[in-house]
Amino acid sequence: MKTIMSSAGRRSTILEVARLAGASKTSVSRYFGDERERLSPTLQDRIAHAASTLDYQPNQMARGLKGGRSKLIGMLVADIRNPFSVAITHGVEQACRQYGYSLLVCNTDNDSEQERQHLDLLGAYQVAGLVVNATGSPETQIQAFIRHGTPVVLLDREVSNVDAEVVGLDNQLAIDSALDHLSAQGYQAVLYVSEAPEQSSTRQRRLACFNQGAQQRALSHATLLLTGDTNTRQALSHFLATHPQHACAVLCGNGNVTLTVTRLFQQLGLPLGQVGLMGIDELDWCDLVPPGITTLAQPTDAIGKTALHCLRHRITSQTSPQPTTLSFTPTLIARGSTRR
Amino acid sequence: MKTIMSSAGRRSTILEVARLAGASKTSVSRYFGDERERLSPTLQDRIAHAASTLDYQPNQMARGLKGGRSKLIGMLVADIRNPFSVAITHGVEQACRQYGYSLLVCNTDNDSEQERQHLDLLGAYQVAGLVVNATGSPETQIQAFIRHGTPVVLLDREVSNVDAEVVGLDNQLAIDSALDHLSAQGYQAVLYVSEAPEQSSTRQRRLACFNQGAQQRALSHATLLLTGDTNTRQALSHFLATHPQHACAVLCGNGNVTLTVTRLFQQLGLPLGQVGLMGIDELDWCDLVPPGITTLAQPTDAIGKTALHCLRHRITSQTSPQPTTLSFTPTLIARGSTRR
DNA sequence: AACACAAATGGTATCGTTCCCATTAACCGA
DNA sequence: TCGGTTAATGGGAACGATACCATTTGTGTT
Repeated sequence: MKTIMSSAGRRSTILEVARLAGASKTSVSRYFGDERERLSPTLQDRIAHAASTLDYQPNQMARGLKGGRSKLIGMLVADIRNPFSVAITHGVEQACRQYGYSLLVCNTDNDSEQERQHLDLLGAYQVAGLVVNATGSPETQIQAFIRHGTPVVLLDREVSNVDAEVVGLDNQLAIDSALDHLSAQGYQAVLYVSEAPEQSSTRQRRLACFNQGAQQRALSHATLLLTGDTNTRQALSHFLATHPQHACAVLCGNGNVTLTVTRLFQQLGLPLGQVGLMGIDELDWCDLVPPGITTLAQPTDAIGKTALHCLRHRITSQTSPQPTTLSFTPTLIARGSTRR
Repeated sequence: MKTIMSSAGRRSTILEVARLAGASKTSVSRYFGDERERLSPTLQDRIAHAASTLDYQPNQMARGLKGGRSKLIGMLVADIRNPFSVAITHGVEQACRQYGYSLLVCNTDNDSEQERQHLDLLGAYQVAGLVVNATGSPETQIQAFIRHGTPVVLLDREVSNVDAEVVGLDNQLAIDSALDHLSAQGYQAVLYVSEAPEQSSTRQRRLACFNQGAQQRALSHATLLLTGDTNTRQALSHFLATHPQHACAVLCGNGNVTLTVTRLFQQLGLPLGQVGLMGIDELDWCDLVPPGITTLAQPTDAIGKTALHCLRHRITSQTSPQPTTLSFTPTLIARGSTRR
């Protein structure tokens, strides 16, 4: 039996295909690269046939090594368990497949040390591009990528001193819409609840916009940071107690906050609607908690896809970033929690 | 024409480090491989110093090419937007980092064609191992991996004719616990709602166990498949109508189903608890919908980590799979939705 | 003193591609 | 008829690392 028992399982190489097709490696390489048209129809057929009998597939490692770039896109996610991040990741992933890239997903769990390590690794894999939802301020590492010619796109959060597009929500608009909605519904005192803003430019921005916007609208307002040790429940009660004459509402800075605050409302027995509740980020269950929680939905899929299209454009055109901010418009989903 | 800014970022190579350290590539390679102890302390220092000044990091592509295996783990996920999958992915990812692997996440969106494509690609990346939460029955492709010597672990769903460990919930136990709980709470008629079982061994198993278990316990029972076209609402009403003399409950086969059914309960104005509701998979919001939805929580993190430990063991020890099924025990979280 | 053997280090082929540079054949206008 | 171009193909040197097989030096044994 002279047959090359491939059952033992080495993957077949370009050379084997070439031999079987009676062609040279170069031609086979051309066939699988994007230069098929340079080959005569006859040769194309022979190669196609040989490749399929051998079940050949180009070795991406070799390609990556030779070309200096892989067909991998690295993605850094601050918190993969956040439904918002997941939705975006889904968009990015879809777009990747469309372009023939694969996604190396790195979750940092909001830990800058993990972020550092992951960035190192991504470098070692010669990723073609990087989508970063930053946790800390990995400035220098990201700059290294850019210097190295690897395009970077920032997701949701910007990183200081990094020259890259930022794709995300229009935070100013979001906060404005929220406040407009709340005051239109007759709420006069608003508490903004956010997670720790140090790590995230978006959180800072929203906080700032809130303070400014609330003031402009002459709303009584305050902010509350969700940290481990503060007694959040007490802080919430206190806010409500100190604004007895007003209709009060709570605005949540993201989905996690909405979850926490909703729990708090239930613990305190606060009647949703009478005390207003509104959140940024739409969640599966917002229509399930009676009378429904009003949210501002982000177009997550669009954000993810745009991030990748943007990256892809930079990869192919080799242009340097127009340090633009691509801002998306949130959609107001009004429900009972802001109906008095 | 300007000279190319050499600072504009070529990554430094092992050779450059070797030169700077006054050593040979081999020694540097040893240093970064796992043979540091074979080098004299002096040399180690010189290399460490040179490497850090040059900001050197071994090129994973080259490593992968030379060694025939990368430090990548491929993960196939049927539905990345399912919180259950995300939780497991998180576990897998953590374990990966612990072992120095990176995770190539491929979402198939429950589409076998995408699954096929992704598997092809993963092969091309010479992944060191594969974690598969299958969508269809990619038997042949997975067998190819195994033949190539790439260890595979199946997550949650088994694939026929594939010789690999299956890590997931003990479905028999889960269904039994659920039924025990429901009957202990006094429900006498149970409707089991599931998504289409064709694609998923788990769904089939749970369905079968349900039918058997309900019969053993002498419960009135029926099953309902969630497909696009059936009128689910009507089917649910019908079940309730045909069991007027009994206390009825609905058991949901997974998190998605729980979401759908909960919506249905609200649309129909069914009082949770009076009509029982229980779901497999714990979700963020189950305690938020009053009076709380009873669930069976899966130990997602443990499942993910175990899957990877298992894989890792197979990678390092080169042993063939003990076709075991590693089954985890669900935790009952009793809430108001099963209290009459 | 001679030899064996281990420890420390280096040289070089190799992994599977791509890409630059031949080479050949066919064709075309003057 | 002949340079000159173009189309179709092939040969071989990289890419950056690893691993086998030297080579050198130091140490212990007889």
